[in-house]
Amino acid sequence: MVVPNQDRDGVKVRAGCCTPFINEQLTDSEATQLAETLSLLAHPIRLRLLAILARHAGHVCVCDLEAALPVKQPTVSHHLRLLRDGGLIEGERRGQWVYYAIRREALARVRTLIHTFFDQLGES
Amino acid sequence: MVVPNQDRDGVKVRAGCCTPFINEQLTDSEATQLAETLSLLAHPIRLRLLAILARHAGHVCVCDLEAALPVKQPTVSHHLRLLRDGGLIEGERRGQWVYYAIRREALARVRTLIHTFFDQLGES
DNA sequence: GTAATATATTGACAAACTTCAATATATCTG
DNA sequence: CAGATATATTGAAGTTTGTCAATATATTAC
Repeated sequence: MVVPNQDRDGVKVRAGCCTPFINEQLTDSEATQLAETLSLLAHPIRLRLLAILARHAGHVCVCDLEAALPVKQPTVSHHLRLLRDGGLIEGERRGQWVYYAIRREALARVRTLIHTFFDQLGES
Repeated sequence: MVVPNQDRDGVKVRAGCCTPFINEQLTDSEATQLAETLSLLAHPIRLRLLAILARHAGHVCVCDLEAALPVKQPTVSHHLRLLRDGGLIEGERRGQWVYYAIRREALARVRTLIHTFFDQLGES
């Protein structure tokens, strides 16, 4: 791969190290979108919220989530909001309580997105 | 699911909203480890680095990575270091240049980790 | 040795994230 | 209505992250 330096059109051309062209298969916007999705997942409290909501297929109230996690109520609400804004869960008020549930279609889309990324990595 | 308040052993028991017990299937340390792994992936530049390195199965020098990405050289080095510290890539100096390569076994482990998490979510 | 090139590290700065006390809002009960 | 409970929001403080100019280190060429 190492070749001597040379001029082209009177301009010194960097040479020696290199793969001449890098055609990316992952565009800027694709990378940004995937990174945002991964960032939404990349917090232990949010992962545990998803795990709890997925297990309790029905709906779980915030007070139970708070009881199951080592953070205070405003922090639970904060992470629930991020997950809701990201479309991964939905919340519904019933009387005093707000019940959250996982959105399995959205989760499936995320899974596919990540799966596809790894598949692209695989085909070297 | 809604039941009236009641005393148990003389202590007022919260009642009404709730799933009485939440047995988590995702422990604190599991969630933390998965979150750390996802955080390592959760940046567009790092995703693109992985994509480039995966495609160019051999080794790619930093100068090419820098040329392919919209950040300066120290920033590329910074992200390469994170990926290397996380075990996802490896670097090797050859003369002036340092060539990086993807570590496919490590990538496969990450993939399995994430896959397993989604599987656990699935079995409601 | 000096000069040039490639990469890594340092340090500074800004932006984003996390947490929580305090407070606001909504609902129920009486 | 007032009082109690559940959840959301605000605002402040600390922490982490991302970027890059400047600098350091390593290698090559002369």
